[in-house]
Amino acid sequence: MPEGHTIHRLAADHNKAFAERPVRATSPQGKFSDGAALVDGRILETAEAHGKHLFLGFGGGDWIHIHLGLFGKYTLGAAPVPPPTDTVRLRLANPESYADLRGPTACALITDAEKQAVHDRLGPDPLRPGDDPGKAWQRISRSRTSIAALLMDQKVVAGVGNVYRAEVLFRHGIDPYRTGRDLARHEWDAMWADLAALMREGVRNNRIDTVRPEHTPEAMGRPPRVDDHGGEVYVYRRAAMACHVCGGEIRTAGLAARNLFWCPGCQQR
DNA sequence: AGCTCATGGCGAG
DNA sequence: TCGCCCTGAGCTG
Repeated sequence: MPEGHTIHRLAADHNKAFAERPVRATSPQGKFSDGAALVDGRILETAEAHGKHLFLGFGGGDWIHIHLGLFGKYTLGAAPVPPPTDTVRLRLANPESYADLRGPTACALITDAEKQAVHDRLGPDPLRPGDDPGKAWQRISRSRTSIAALLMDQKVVAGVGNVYRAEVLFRHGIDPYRTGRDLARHEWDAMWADLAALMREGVRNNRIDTVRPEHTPEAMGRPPRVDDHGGEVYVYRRAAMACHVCGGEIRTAGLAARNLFWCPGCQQR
């Protein structure tokens, strides 16, 4: 289940395992048979990520555009390739490695122009070197929408999902319901820098950890804990539990069809 | 076996 | 704002 760090990691893993060599492409599920046939046996030139979008480039203006959505999942492994199950939308394989894609929202063959259109409708990505936080600030600073909703809007910032949004707001002591126009430029710049650092670590470890060393259970003299999604976090999915920092109760509420989590004690207006 | 929920996003009203 | 698409895990019976 993917936020931007997952996709950047997948791009790096694809480059390592498949780039610059011919690759076999199939669609055991059958829903991408035509696309797979078009690239089967060709050289995968490069894999690239922007936000939660993955692009596999085969030259000649042919790209496979992949978006995992909420349920999409990749299984990467070393040969031998296991027998495919009937939900594998796309399987890439060479003599050493394989990659199985299941449940994506999008898996389609697109042109250079279509790829560019995707980039054009996405905001800057903290994981793309050179991307400009000022572009996001232009929208944020003019918006009456809550910063919690803005952070999830991929046209504003690309790659942030429900975990990073909750965690970065906590780490900066920002009430999720503050509007974009109520935010100060320095607050946004600090959040952007923090997102870049957190997400880079996410790419490295393939999981989301956001708890500062001084707030770990050991440092706080509390029993060790395990968060149920594979990383150590402050507020995400910790509704009604005690805040690691102030001990207050973590709250949750629906916001734009997603669950928002925050600590009212630590995140003041 | 069937329900609910999940780190997304789209299009119809 | 709602319904819908995609899959699988973790419950409940």
